[in-house]
Amino acid sequence: MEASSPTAPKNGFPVKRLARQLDFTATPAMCTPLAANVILPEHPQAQLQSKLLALAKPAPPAILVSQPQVVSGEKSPPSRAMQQRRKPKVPVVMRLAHTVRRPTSQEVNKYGSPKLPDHRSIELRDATPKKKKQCNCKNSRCLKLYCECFASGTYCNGCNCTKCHNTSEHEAQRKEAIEIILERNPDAFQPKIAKSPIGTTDGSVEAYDVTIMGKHNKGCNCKKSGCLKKYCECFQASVLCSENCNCIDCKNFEGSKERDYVFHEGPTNDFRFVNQAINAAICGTSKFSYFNTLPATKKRKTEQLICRATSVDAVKDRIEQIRQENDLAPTTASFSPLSAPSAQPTTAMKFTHRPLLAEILQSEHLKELCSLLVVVSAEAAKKISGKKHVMNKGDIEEVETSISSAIQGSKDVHAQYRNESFNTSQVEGNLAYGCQSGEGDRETGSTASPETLPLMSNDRDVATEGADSPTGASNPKRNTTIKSPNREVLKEIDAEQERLVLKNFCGFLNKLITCTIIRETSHLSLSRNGLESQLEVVQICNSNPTIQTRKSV
DNA sequence: GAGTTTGAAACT
DNA sequence: CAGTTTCAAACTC
Repeated sequence: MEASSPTAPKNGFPVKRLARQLDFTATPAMCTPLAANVILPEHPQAQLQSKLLALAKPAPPAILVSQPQVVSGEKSPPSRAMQQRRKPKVPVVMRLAHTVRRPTSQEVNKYGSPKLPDHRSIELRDATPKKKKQCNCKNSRCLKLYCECFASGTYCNGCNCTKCHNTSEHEAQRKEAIEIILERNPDAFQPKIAKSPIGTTDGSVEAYDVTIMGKHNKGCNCKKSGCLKKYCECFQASVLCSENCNCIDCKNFEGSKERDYVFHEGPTNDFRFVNQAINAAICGTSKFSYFNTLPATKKRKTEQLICRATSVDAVKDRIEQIRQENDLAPTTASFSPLSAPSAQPTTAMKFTHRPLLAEILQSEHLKELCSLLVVVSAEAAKKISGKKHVMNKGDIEEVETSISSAIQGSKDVHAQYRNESFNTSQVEGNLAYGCQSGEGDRETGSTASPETLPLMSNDRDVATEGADSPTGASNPKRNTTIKSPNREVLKEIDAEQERLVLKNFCGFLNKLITCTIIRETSHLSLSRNGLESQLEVVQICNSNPTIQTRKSV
C-alpha cells in the first residue's frame, strides 16, 4: 500500500516501526515488552497497530463477525487474494464467540510435559507469553518471516540462530528486508489473528479459559495435520479455523469431536498419549479422503494411526461394557483416555501401559488364595473321611497337622512377600506350577517355586506323611511310602483335595484373567479402590467353596 | 539429538 | 496465480 505518512519514507511504512506478524496473540497485553528479547522500541505492538491502522488499508476486522462453523469439506474458501484484502466475509450463519478452553500448561505444552520446559511452551498460544521465543534460523539470516523474532518485531537476542542479521548492527539490512516484505505484502507484519478476549482471565499463563472471538486473518492451508497440531497457525493461536482457511480435513472447528478430544479430554501427563490421541483424532476421520492418496509408506504409518484410533474406540466400548457389567459408578470408573484421575495424577494411565500382573495380584491376594486352597483341601479331607468312617484318629490328626503346617508355610510366604518387592515372575511361576499340577506331573515338585511348597506339602502330607512327623511341618523327606493302614482312604482324600484345590485354583486364575482384562482396559481410570473391590469380589467367590464348586462345575 | 514432517513464506 | 522450493518449527523416534 502506498499510504503516505511523514514517518513512512517508503512503502508508507515507517522505518523501524515494523514488524510483528507471526505473533498470533496480539492482545493488549502483548503491547508490553517481552522479557527475554529486546523488542524494538520503535515497534511496540500498540504502536505498530495504530501505525498500521493509520497507514493504508482498512484494518483487519476489529469487530469480529461471527463465522459459520467450518466443517471439513463444506467450506468454499475465498481466494487468497480475497483473503489478503480481507474483503468482508459473507456474514453467513452466526458463529458465536466460541469458548476455547485453553489447555492448561500441563496439557498443551510440548509433548504434554507438565512443566513449561522452554520458551516454546509458552509460545504463541498463550495470551501473555512471559518468555520470548528463541529462533534457530540458519539460512534466512533472520531477515525473513520465517524467523519468528523478525516477524514479531524483535531483535534476536539469545537465540540459536546463525548468520543473524536481525540485530542493531545490521539495521540497514534489516530495514531493507522489511521494506521488501512489505512491498510484497503490506499486511505482512500485521497480526494474523484478530481476536478479542472476552470475559477472560487474569492473563496469567495458567488461566487458559479464554473466550476467544477471532480467526486467522489469512487462514491456514493445512492438509495433513487436521488443524489439530501446532503446524496449524489457527490451532497454534487457539482460534478455530474459519472460512478464511483452505485446510483439508479440518478438525479445528466448534463442535469437533476430535478437537474436544484433544482439548477437553485432557489432562494427561503423557505426551505420547496426547499425540497419539491427536493422531487418532486426525486419522480417524481422514482415512477415507486423503488417506487413499498417500504413498504406500505413508499409508502404512497412517494405517497404524487409524488402528490406534480404532483401538481407542474399542477400548472405550469395552470399558463401558465392563462398567455396565460391573455396575460401576461412572464417578469411580469414568474413563477418558486422555484423562487421568485427578486424585492420581502421577499414575496417569496410558494405553501403552500394560498392567503388570504384580499390579493386580497383590501378596494379600496370594495369601488369600493359599489359605483358601488349604481350607478347601482340609474340607475335602474331612468330607471324605466322614463318608468312609474309616479314618482313624491318627489320620485325622495327621491331616489337620499338615493343614496347619501348610497355613504356617503360607504365612511365611507372605511374610517373604512383604519383605521384598513382589516379583511377578514368582507369581507366574506359581501359576505355571498350577498348570503343571493340573497335568498330573506332581512328582516333579522340585520344579515348584518355594511359594507353592505349602500347598504341595499339604497334599503330600495327607498322602504320604505318617506319624513319623511329629511337627507336621513340611519336610521333603516325608515323601516316603504310605504307611497308613487306610491307604485307599488317604488316596481318595488326596484325589479329592487335589480336585478341589485345582478347581479353586482354576477359578482363581479365571478371576485373575478377568481382573487383568479389566485392569488392562481401564486400568488407570479405574480407581485403585474400584479395582480392589473387584478383586475382593473375586476373593469372596474364591473363599466360598460352595459357590466356587458350584460355579466351577 | 537426529531425522522427519509439516505448512508458511518465498520464489519462479 | 499456480506450482515449486526453501525454511524453521513441530513432531517422531
